[in-house]
Amino acid sequence: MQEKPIDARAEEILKKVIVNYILTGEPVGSRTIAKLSREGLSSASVRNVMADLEETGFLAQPHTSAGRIPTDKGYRYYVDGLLDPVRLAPRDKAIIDESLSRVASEFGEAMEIIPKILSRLSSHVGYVVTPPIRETVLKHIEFVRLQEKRVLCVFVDRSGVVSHRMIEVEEEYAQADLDRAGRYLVEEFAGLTLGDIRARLVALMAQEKAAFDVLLKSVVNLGTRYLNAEQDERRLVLEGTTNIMKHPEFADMDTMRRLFETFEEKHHLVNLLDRCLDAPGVRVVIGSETDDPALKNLALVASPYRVDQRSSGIVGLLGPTRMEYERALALVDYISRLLSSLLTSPPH
Amino acid sequence: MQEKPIDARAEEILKKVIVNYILTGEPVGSRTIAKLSREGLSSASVRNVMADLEETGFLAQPHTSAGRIPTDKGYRYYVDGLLDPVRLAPRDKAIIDESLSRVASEFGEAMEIIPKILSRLSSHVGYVVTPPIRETVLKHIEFVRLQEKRVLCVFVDRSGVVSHRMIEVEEEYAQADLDRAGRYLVEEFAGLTLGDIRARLVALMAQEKAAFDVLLKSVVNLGTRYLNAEQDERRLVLEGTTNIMKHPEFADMDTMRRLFETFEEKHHLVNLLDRCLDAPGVRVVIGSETDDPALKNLALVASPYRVDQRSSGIVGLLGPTRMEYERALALVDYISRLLSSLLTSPPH
DNA sequence: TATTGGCACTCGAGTTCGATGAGTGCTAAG
DNA sequence: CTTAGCACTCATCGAACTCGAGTGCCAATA
Repeated sequence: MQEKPIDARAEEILKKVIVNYILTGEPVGSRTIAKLSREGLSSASVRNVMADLEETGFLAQPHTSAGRIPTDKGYRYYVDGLLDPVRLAPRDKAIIDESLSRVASEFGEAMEIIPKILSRLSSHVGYVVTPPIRETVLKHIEFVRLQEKRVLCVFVDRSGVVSHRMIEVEEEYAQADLDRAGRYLVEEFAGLTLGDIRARLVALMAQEKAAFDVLLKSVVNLGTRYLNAEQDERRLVLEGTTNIMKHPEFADMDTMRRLFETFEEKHHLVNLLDRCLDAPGVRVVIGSETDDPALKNLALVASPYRVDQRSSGIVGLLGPTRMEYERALALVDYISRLLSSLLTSPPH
Repeated sequence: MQEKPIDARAEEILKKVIVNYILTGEPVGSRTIAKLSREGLSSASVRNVMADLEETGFLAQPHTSAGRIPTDKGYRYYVDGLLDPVRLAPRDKAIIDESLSRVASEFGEAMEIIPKILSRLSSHVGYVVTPPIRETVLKHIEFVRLQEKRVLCVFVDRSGVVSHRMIEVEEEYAQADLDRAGRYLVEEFAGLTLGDIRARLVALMAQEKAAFDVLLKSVVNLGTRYLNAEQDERRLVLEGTTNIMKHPEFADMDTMRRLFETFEEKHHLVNLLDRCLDAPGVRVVIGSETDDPALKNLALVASPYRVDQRSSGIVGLLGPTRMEYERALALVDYISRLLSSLLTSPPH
């Protein structure tokens, strides 16, 4: 239905316009392109093509007598087919390697430092989404009696990440019982993911034996209570949000405010990323393709990363649609691969 | 040296100017004040007084033919003596009581929710600084062996706050030894603050006995290692930062960026607050009185709060100098008292 | 048929100019 | 000491104008 839109020449011109616009931030006119064109096209010819590109929705004019700027559709076409793949500068690679090697064995620190690196090297917003709780691997678990019916459960992941949750129980436990329950869980289940453990506990609960063994009963009780809560919980770490303010296209304070408000709604952003990123590999999402108006004029570059073969977290960048995609893609790609390999053949 | 600055009339006029400016955001002229003055002063007289106030530095003119606006010195004088103390609206009080009672027993949650309440009720930025680690009271401690020479130490506070730290040890410990060390520490020291515990461990270390008892030795070793690190660490929780963007006086994106950058430098802000708040009671700090240029046109309203009689954390607001100080003070005062009483006769 | 030179046209950005009006400082009279 | 009066200042606003980059269209050309 959409008329066959683009021949080779149009494509080249579209690309030139976009590259130029990304570079300068100014609308680009036909003369500029004509001069750049190596096959010596006249500006009039370029104008004709540009008019077509405007009609098909790849370019737009801010006003009648200005040059053209890319539309979001134009950016989409560009990132989908017109990019010159670029390799990461050795300098950047060195910085990344160096920073990551220093915290390699500490998952928690890696999650702190990665968005920082991304933000620094790109001058945009860097982010990481941690894997869901479900996939963390039990190293140690501990129940602490705080009040009569309130028990604090502390969980330690294989890589040293600590999480905890208050659970309300209906019968009172002595601390000694809680200790025993914790020890039992560690002995029985250390090395399994929380998802697996949950499944086993459910199975145990079904067994008759559980009805009689007091220890087992409390183990099952406490364990399922801990595990029933948000198994999908994931943390989003954002860094370098203030970089956005450097770009003149976001000078409007009201838009900016709304943007920063969505930055604070982390779970919303996580869902968004999740929805956009089912397949492996780096992807670009143009802000207008989401349903969140606050992301107008913004683009996401994101890639899932793997922990133990399983795809589980996301790492990426957020910047204005007018960003150097090649560089951003190279950066995110490299980091996600590095992260996956760090987490998959772990030194733990 | 500074000429006796202000008689009763000047004071009244200063106050009227400030109140009016806070209300409208517009420079206020002599006519406006003359009309408000109940003793029927003419605008010319008011002008004379205003000229004096400008000379003494309490007021300023944005340009020759505009009204006057308060200087920071003017605000200082105002908050120090001219405020009509105002009591918190019962509505607000109800909201606070309700929100806090729902999380009363959970210190961690209280620290999350308090800046939110402050921010919501004031439309400014709300914050809390948590008490330093040193003052938390031991409930439970646990060492988990992660790698040969890396031990994770998990600490649970009396009120259920969990903190943890990786420690590097030079000899290898078996998990069983670590368990014993943890149990020993809990039995011996539960109920004491970390500061006290540290002192006791130092004392133990000095005793000969420690040299021979293997358990004691590792306890002392691990315990001091954990405790030696940042005893003064405190967390700053900020909420509602985007509210700042609503005020027209911060329309400049560059200033805003710098401000948000200082928001991210939390430890810097903590130090700042600390320096300004030695005495108990609510205090107002005008931004220009600090040495941080990013706080220009901003004011802090802050109060320390007490945990177990000891003054230890800070709670407050951050907003434009042009804020309703009476309301802000009432709000912060009430919350800090409430918080102190919640934390001082604890239900734990 | 595709390309191109030429030309009229559009429109934003920047500048100047004058009117408006709020608000001042000063002075002289009460 | 107060105040009426008056000249003065200056930001803001809008109208009128210029400038120039860039366009769309058309007729001539290869």
